[in-house]
Amino acid sequence: MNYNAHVKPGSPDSCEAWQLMVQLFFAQRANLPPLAAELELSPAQCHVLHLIEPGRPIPMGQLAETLACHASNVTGLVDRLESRGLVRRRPSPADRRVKVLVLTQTGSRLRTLLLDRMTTPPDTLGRLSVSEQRALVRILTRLLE
Amino acid sequence: MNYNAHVKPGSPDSCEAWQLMVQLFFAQRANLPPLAAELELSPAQCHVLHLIEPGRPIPMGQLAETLACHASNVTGLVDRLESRGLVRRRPSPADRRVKVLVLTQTGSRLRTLLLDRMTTPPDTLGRLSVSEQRALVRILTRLLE
DNA sequence: CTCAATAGTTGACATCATCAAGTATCAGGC
DNA sequence: GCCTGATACTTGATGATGTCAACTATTGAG
Repeated sequence: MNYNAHVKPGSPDSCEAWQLMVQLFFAQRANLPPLAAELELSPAQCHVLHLIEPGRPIPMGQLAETLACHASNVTGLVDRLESRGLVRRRPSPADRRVKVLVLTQTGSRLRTLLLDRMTTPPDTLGRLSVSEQRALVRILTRLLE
Repeated sequence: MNYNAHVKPGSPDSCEAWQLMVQLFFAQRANLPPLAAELELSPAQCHVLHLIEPGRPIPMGQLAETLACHASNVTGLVDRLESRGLVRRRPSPADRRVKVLVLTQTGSRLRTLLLDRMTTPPDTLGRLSVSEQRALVRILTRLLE
């Protein structure tokens, strides 16, 4: 038994901040299914669509790594997206084992729609002052580095 | 066709902030499966465990609402958690149709372990100054209101 | 050229999630 | 009391998500 299991790294403030982040994360997690359903997508498909940027082909393996899931799972996800005409597999010129994914026109439009809806800020964000909003932008930018 | 579909409510700053939040959200979403696997849980089970606070029984229906999923899905999720001895169904004294969920000792310990790991702040958070961390706490608190 | 490693697919299987239908209970009106 | 409609949960059917092991094709090192 590890009696130090409850001792966390990081300052008390950073722990408190991250606890709130986890709260927010779970709240957002519950938000995704209904939002996805409006576009006839699943949460996982939204995640994939979010990761394929238009004009920036991505190898399937890299997608699996970013999603932190098994490669064979990506095969199925892409199968369904491709059968809906949102995505296309293309051979990689550099390595014939690799297939890269590109968005179709339809896929690109749907992705824009999805990101548009997801990134519409909740009311609570609008109640912050402008300086607070800017502080948040600055802080989040550094968190994502 | 709604030609204003791309016009977002909220100030430019709040939109930018929320775009970053969505980035963070997807990154965290990819983080959950490996973390859950360490505890032999699925992401969905983590979400459920997070929502059942020790000593605070919650009706199954309320769980379905918070998860934004169908009631029958909760039945299956709870079946598996109960068969692992993490959760128990108990009849509600107020309404015999309702079953409330309580954590077992094991479930409570596992939940603590889970939240402990999830709320361990990433390195990037520790690189912020203390005043920035406090500002983040203040802002996130208001976002969750 | 051989051989281990890598990228992706396939099939088997558990979980997640929805829906429609069913049972039990509740709450209101008669 | 007794209907009747609504609510809480379960069941069974079905599709999506996810893992694993085994497979093919390709790469790259020796």
